[in-house]
Amino acid sequence: MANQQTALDTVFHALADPTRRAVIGRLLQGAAPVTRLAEPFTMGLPAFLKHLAVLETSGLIRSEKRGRVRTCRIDADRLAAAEGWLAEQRAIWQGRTDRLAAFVESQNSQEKAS
Amino acid sequence: MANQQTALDTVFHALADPTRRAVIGRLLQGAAPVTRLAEPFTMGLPAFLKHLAVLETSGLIRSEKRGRVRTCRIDADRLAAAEGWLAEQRAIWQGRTDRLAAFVESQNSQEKAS
DNA sequence: TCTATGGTTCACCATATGGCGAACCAACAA
DNA sequence: TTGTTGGTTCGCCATATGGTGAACCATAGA
Repeated sequence: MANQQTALDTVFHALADPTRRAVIGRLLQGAAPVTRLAEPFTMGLPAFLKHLAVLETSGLIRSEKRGRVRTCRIDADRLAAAEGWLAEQRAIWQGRTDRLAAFVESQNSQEKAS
Repeated sequence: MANQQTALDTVFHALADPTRRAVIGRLLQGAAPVTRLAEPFTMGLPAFLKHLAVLETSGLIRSEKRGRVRTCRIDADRLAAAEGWLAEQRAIWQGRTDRLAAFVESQNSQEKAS
């Protein structure tokens, strides 16, 4: 629970970067080794590995090394967790504005009735 | 479009902090002035104002000054945008695993049939 | 007008982040 | 065994982030 918050910290931080979001997008099409993932980007390998590290410590991706090639894949649970938090917040907001809308409507009805 | 990406950057970055998420949670219950928002936290006003600035430049909240009190409120559009991106990604993932599940199932059927 | 309140700005600090190049290790291929 | 390829680690750098205290401004109230 208290840990959940730190998890959201790291997940949202991981998502707050276009490179890392692009990696996620790529991995949604299937697992891939590090150098293939790095191809589209101009930065050097060391910099790219840092991005992967951020993604992995956030739990958004996992990776496994076989021989000399490390293969990365998505772990969608954390993605769902982040989406869940947002959905929850929006639900509260939605409920509020729905009640507000209902209130405004009831006021309108009263006005018409008067 | 190209700007959309920067928007996601700032929104996710804004969400990657427990203080700022707490502020959002508070604001979901209704608009509030700065000092009231700052009450629950131990940090000084200047630090807290920086958090508000991050939230506001991300577009997650808006604020308006009347007299000497600045009132903050939620702007749910950006929240929805972030949720939308996540939902989109998860849909792709879901589609993939659904197809995978279908494939596994079809393999199972074949195995049973053999 | 004086004072307390709500907010703002400024200068400063420690740490985190995101990038680099260079050197290095390990495994597959010739 | 000797390259070559795929990753990794290291030291370094510039900038961003998140916090501080102190001074300051502006308005509401006595």
